[in-house]
Amino acid sequence: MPRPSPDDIVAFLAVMQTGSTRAAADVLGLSQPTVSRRIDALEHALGLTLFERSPRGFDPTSVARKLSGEAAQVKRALEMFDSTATQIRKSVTSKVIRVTSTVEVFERILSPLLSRYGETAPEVVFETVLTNQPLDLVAGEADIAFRHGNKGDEAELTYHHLGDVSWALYANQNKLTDLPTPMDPGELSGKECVLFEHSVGPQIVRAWAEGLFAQSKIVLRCDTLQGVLSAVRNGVGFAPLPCSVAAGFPELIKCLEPDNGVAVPFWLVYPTKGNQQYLVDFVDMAYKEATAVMNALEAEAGSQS
Amino acid sequence: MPRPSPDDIVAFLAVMQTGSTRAAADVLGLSQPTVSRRIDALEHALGLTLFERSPRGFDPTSVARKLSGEAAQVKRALEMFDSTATQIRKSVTSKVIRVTSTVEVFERILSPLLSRYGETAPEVVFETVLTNQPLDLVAGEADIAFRHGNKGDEAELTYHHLGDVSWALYANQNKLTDLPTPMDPGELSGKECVLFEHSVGPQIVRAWAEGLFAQSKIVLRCDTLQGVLSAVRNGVGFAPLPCSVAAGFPELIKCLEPDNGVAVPFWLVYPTKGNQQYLVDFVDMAYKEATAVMNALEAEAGSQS
DNA sequence: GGCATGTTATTCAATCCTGAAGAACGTTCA
DNA sequence: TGAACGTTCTTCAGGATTGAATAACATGCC
Repeated sequence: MPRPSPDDIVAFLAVMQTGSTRAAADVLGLSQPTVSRRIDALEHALGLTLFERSPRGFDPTSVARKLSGEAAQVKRALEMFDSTATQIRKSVTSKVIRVTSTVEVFERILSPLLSRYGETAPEVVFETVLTNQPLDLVAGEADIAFRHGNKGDEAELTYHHLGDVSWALYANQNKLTDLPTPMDPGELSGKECVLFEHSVGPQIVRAWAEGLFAQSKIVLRCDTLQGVLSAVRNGVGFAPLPCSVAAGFPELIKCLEPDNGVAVPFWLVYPTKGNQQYLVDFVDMAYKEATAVMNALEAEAGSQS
Repeated sequence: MPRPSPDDIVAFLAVMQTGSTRAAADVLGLSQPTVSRRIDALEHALGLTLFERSPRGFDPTSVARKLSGEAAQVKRALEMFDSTATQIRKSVTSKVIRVTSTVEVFERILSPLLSRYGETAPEVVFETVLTNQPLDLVAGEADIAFRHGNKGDEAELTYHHLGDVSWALYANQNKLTDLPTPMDPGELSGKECVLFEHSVGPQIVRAWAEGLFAQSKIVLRCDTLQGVLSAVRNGVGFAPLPCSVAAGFPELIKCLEPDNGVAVPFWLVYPTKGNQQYLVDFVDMAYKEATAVMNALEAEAGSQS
């Protein structure tokens, strides 16, 4: 199974948008036979039929329509690369700290830190990359990461343990009636549930949820944790949430806990060496602050159960 | 200025992670000279020096480190494409509505809708793509979009006007003292400010903010609106926010409004034809609900100024 | 110093890919 | 029906890209 080439994917997208290999060729600055061959190669590589050939052009199949979103992401990522490259070409560099975390961590931990740190080191500019996916710190994608899950074993990275995040199954007790707590996993059969898409949430939680929801009715697949939270609060169905997050909303009730409790470790991660002093200072401050916040949050969440 | 080829970028990332063209070649399944040539091509295309060549390997420059994040996004997008392709290869299809909006819109408008719609059409599964970037509905990246900004003129898309979103400059009045309201734009000189990164927020708002902050001190560049909100609430500095969002937080005070007021139109968008009945039903319901919510939100925000 | 080991840079023939031209095909319109 | 049009597919020569082999170079170890 050969892997699809990136060029094939941008060709795919162009054909998708123009409707014919001829028009796509003009857009891409290639010849029509080349584009046609690219599509052939992609279909062969994927083992899927993407277009119905006709003398009127290439008609996208439903498979192609489903893939077009991902293809567009590829194109966007390529444009983003270009864009920041030109941005670099005419920019002066200063002291920048690029920090990555989830949105939730930024709201609860990082955001209060920034203004305080700014007072001690006013010349530093922060950049955020708020995503659920782990970035490669060794490659310099970010300077500091707040990361959920198991500790990696890279020698180049230093991990500081900030605490553990426990997850459980929640629902809105006002909108969904007859909620026995704790409920039996079997009772979830046929119930409305919300699942994660892609890499939202730690792997262990996703696995737990998928097992739990095997007989349930998936109403919504959500690509951000905020989306899941919002849906559960509005009574869309059941979904796993971090206890510390759910504790902030009294209408949410803990229905079910993982057998032995799922406590996902939470880390502050940064490259072991080669760091500027201002970064070391920030790591120091962030570590102290974050552990304090984590203790408070987990204590609060624990007292509710 | 020739554009960098996608293959060059994945080669760049591999060299970045392995530290040499030789090792990268093994990872990529290519030969060492090829990888070396790819890097040359990329550097030439970008007009930037990415590596210091030495007999110990390729040493990334600071420019390369800044670009590695974007390069990784490209690789992730490619993997995502692969992943959903294999997922499609062994999946059954059902009635799916893929909806895209910002996180804020999902929380306020969409999320309450889902549970209600689920009662009338229980067989439908929803999927969310919660992003700030506009997806291509014609290409099928999503079925329905909530979109901020100017109406497009594509014949294939139907736009329903849901209302207008007004933006203004906000700050935390408890943490930042001496806030004259309304303040003079000149008073922003040297003050701490928060900017958007990439395509967060409508273009017109970004342009307004960048002009306003020309003399200010940029403390933070944020890649999500939630991040900006969270930072402003914690007193990091000034930033533009939608009035309807800021109205929910009493500690935020409106410091400055755009000259003639920036009211960004807000649309419900969907492909004009070829839609299933269950989608038409949902669009209908969503339109009614959304206009009602929008009216309420803007009225509330307006009464506060 | 001398040698082994790792790297990048160079060379050149074989290969793959590209694009121009034209064939084949279905659609549309008179 | 027949001709014009737009599309995809086929062919083939020219050109670009690739990789094996090799040179050139720095480093570390004995």
